[in-house]
Amino acid sequence: MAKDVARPSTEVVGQEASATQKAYLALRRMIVVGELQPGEKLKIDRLRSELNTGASPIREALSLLTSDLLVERLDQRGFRAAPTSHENFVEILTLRCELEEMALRQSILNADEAWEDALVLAHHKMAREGRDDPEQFEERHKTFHMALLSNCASPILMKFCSQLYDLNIRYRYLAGNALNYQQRDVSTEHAAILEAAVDRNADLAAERLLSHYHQTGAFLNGLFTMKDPEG
Amino acid sequence: MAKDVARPSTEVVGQEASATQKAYLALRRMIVVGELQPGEKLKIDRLRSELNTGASPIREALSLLTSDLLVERLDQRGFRAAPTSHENFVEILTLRCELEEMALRQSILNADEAWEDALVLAHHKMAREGRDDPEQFEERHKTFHMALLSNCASPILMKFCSQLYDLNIRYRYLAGNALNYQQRDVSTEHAAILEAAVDRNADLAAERLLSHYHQTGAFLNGLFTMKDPEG
DNA sequence: GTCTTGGGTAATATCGATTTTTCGGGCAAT
DNA sequence: ATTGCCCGAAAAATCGATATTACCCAAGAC
Repeated sequence: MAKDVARPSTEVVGQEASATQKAYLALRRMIVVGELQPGEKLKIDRLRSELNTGASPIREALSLLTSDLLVERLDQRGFRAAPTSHENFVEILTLRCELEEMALRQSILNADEAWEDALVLAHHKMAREGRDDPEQFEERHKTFHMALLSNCASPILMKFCSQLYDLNIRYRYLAGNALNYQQRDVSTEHAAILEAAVDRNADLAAERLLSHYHQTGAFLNGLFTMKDPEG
Repeated sequence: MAKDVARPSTEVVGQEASATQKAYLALRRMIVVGELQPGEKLKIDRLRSELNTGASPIREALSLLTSDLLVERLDQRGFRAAPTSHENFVEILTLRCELEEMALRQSILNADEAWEDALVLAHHKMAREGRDDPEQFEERHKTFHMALLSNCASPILMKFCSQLYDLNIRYRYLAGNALNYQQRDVSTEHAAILEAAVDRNADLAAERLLSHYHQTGAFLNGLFTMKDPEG
């Protein structure tokens, strides 16, 4: 599924994924990391030449990103990167907490060995391979958090959580990137969440997960309001 | 100015909608009411001639419907209407209850006169104009339910609820259409929900809303398992 | 008789070009 | 001097066509 992450390079290998898929992944990455800034007009022609592809794949990729709330469609006037705002940030954080708590509790309720194993594995990979490459860490980090929820037996809820995760990560990049984020001792928090989850203690796991998000949220919130571009 | 974002929706269909917009609305309706059956292959050419438009608008509309979970994209084999299943139905019902309760409580917490007025109006329109035209009733019914949630100050949550609403309505059409549904005395239930909402009694309103959904759900569930097409 | 292989058919993904719409500057009228 | 209108340029939406890909059926081999 997430085997070959699209690189920003101009290299085009047409045999693996469809042009639309490649454009989708590339554009999503560019928006999430801030290469395409909030509110920026997304001109088809420019993106077309930048990604070395046709107009149709770009259009289709932008349509798909619309549903991820990363791109907005202006009727008859093309597309633009979704704008950001303080309210939007708070909304995402709040929703994320509520939906993930729901999913986590359900996951733990359905707990079985396979899930437990996958969880431990995801945590291990994040802790180990993440030290060197920050980009790898981001990937593993999302995998770990999704693994926590993956046993909730609700694909739709998972989709919502995944979307909100990406939206949130975008704010993290925008606030100033993941460097200062990693200064906080998130490893300890992750380990604590994992522990509670494998112990099948739903209350404790939920409490720790929410605390994790609230701390990250408060941290970013501070940065955001400090350099609020809206005034 | 910066607010006129045109996302395809059930709302106002401008006289000069784009071909994509028209195709999106038409296809969505066809899937929701079952003209296009679950799992059915959606051939571009056929739809193109059926809707009198080009291939590009169809493709783009199908892409948008993918994010509404009404259409699935098969890797390089085109599109098909999302399949249905008992699990999927239960999942939608469960999620809907949880998210709508969340939104309703927040809505009531933020209650003000404007919201109250809009709510009463929506209920009145549903009760009055809905008697004659079943299709009108569906429209008003959704408007009323969304009005209940609309004050939650969370556009994303609203979007989720709206999506789940459409997915649920699809099952209602598939189970055999809205006729037998209206036999139950839903008017009374709606009135009761409205009453609790305008009284700003969150607990009571939530209880009544969920009861409303659970009854409808159980009703459809019975029909569904009885004539389960999957066997 | 069943499995494999090869060709034919149909549908999709993509591209290039055309048409329609929008945006911005400049000119005229008040 | 300001406001409203018009025209040129640019961008987006759509259309028609092509090449690639997957699917299906038949023929031959084991």
